[in-house]
Amino acid sequence: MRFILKPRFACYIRTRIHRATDLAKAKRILKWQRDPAGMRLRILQAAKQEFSAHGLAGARVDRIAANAGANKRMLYYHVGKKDDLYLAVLEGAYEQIRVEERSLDLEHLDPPKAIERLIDFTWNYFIRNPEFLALLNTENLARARHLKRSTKVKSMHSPFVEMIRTVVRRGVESGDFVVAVDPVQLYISIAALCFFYLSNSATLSVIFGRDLLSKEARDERLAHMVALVLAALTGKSMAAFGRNKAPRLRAAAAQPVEAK
Amino acid sequence: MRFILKPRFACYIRTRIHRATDLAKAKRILKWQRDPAGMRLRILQAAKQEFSAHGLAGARVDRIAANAGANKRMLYYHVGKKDDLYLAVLEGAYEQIRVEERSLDLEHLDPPKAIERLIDFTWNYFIRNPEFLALLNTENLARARHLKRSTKVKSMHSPFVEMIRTVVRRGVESGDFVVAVDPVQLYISIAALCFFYLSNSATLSVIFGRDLLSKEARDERLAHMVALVLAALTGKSMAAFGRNKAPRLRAAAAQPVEAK
DNA sequence: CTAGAAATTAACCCGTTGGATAAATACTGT
DNA sequence: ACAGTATTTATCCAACGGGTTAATTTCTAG
Repeated sequence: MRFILKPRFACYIRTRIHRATDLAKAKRILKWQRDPAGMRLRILQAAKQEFSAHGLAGARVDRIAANAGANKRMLYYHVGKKDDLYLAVLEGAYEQIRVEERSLDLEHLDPPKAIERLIDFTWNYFIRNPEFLALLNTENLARARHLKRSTKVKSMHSPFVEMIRTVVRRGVESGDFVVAVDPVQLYISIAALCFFYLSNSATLSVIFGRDLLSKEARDERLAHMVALVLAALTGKSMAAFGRNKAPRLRAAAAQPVEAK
Repeated sequence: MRFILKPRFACYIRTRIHRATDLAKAKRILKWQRDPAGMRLRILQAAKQEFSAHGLAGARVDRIAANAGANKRMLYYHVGKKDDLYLAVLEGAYEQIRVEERSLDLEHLDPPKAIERLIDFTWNYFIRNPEFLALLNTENLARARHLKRSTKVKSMHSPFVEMIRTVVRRGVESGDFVVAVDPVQLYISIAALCFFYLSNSATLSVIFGRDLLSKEARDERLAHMVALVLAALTGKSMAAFGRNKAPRLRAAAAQPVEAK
């Protein structure tokens, strides 16, 4: 007997009968192990990829199965129909970001530093999790039809609004901030500045004729966002928060050479 | 002879033969008018609706035909296959916004007023054209695959970057603005603040448990955005640009009653 | 050891959907 | 009038894709 590992998933073991006498029947006997938990995980991972890459309607159940190294039937067995699968992925995505959000403590940073930290986290979380952005866009295209049915997500409140509220209060008290801005608006604004740039980087890159995801472009963007928000909150000049002058490549960028 | 108007489109006229002798053959003779230009328009309009409502993969060619009051064959005759139709819609959408953008002259407004005007335009354009937001999201989900092939869109530069550049320069010279911010970054930031809020209003409304598209919510948002950007540019306090304190409903909003 | 439950594979079903073909009808210039 | 072309209608179809049914294999409790 010889054991051959299936290329992608070590849990599947093919057993080949050596010198089989009855080729027609026992030409190749496949064996497999049970691993419901692992299977479910791989299915959800593959589904996340698929849905974020193609949207809900564009996603293909067969592709999810294939990428999960599973039989299509497994999706229905472990999770449910396509819509259920999608919702499970969405809920998982929200759960994940909520967990990471909670790990961020802004309480004992001085207010401007706390806001900077918040922007930095949001920015990098989005960069590290592009699927999250895609999923949100897909869900909004569906007018949050699925999210509305999810009591699970509705109960997972972001801790950021309250964090921001206390940070802003402290900032105003300490004199660092000049205005008691609405925490919900600020939260949305910070998310907006990060989200839009990354989520729309593909079309924006075409329009501007340059790569918005290069290291320099990303660094420049982060600096701009931090300066914008902190300047508004503190009443200081944007220039006070790092380099923010128009860099050298601006003039060229406005007239991309290739166009027409 | 009797003329009966087809319910949806007046250009189609049904002619019924009165007292027809041969019922089998001439039971109902349909007549129609030619209107290639109008037909093309209706097709593109219907396609815009369909693609923005369902995305590229979710869009149904048959539905587009039906909503255009056309035979499915007409889509292929006048525009092309599904992908061509989609690209035509996308190009049309960009063309439309570019036209309106050009009609906005910021040249002879004083700089802060010009920026406010810019934000106001962007905000209201997005509100008036939700399909545009949806189309952009769809195209970004496809990583701008179609846009890249469109020389047409690439050649349609937004006049806003240059407008902002001159406005910022004037603002710095006049002393209204305290920083020579990069016009591309500012353009993206303004778009971001407006776009994200509206594009993601469905999921955000669920998360926050209230309607972000109500008149009050929209007004509040616009005021916040203007204050944020102008405060950063002018170095004045956000409070100087209209009411921006946390309104009365904030506390309730953080704890939506229905959750759980 | 063994029976029954849990997990997985294999094969099939059938409505949908993008796209194509062919025929019919309206318009235009001469 | 009429011929030829532009526009529109009416059918058809093959591939796809979500979902299901049934059989097969592994695991576990007793």
